[in-house]
Amino acid sequence: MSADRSYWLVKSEPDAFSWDEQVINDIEPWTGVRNHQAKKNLATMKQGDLAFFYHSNVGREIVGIVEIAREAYPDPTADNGAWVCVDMKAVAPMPRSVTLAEIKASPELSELALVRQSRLSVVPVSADHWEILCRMGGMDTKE
DNA sequence: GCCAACGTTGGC
DNA sequence: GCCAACGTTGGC
Repeated sequence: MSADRSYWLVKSEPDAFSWDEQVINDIEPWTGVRNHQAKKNLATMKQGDLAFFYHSNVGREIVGIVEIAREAYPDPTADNGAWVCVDMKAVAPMPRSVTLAEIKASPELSELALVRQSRLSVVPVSADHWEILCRMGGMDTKE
């Protein structure tokens, strides 16, 4: 893990946009965020940052890892240019998906923003938590 | 500026 | 389908 990289978690309802679609499209604009806190997180993302791809509602699990391919720019799906999106590139699927139930059962992940602010669709993940979650998913964090 | 009403998200 | 959390809206 490089020291100057930030980590995130983004949520998508698989009915709307799934990991499989992300893989097929390879690079996909992450649009439709209409929450100020989430927007702030999007705007903070740097090219090369990594994010967990989480399926909300259906599945409720981390299924893959994406990389920020393009930093924040005006969301074309917003009518007034007030919102931003980034481009996400598929990196790798999780060898084992990490479920919300597992995350909630882990005391060391109790501070995770995913747990604490369950309604926020774009949340930061600390480097420590990133490594724990990668390990839970059977992912080699050395890359 | 306060707060009730209402809408949305997302877990259960 | 229900409900908790939380954001937004609008009356006052």
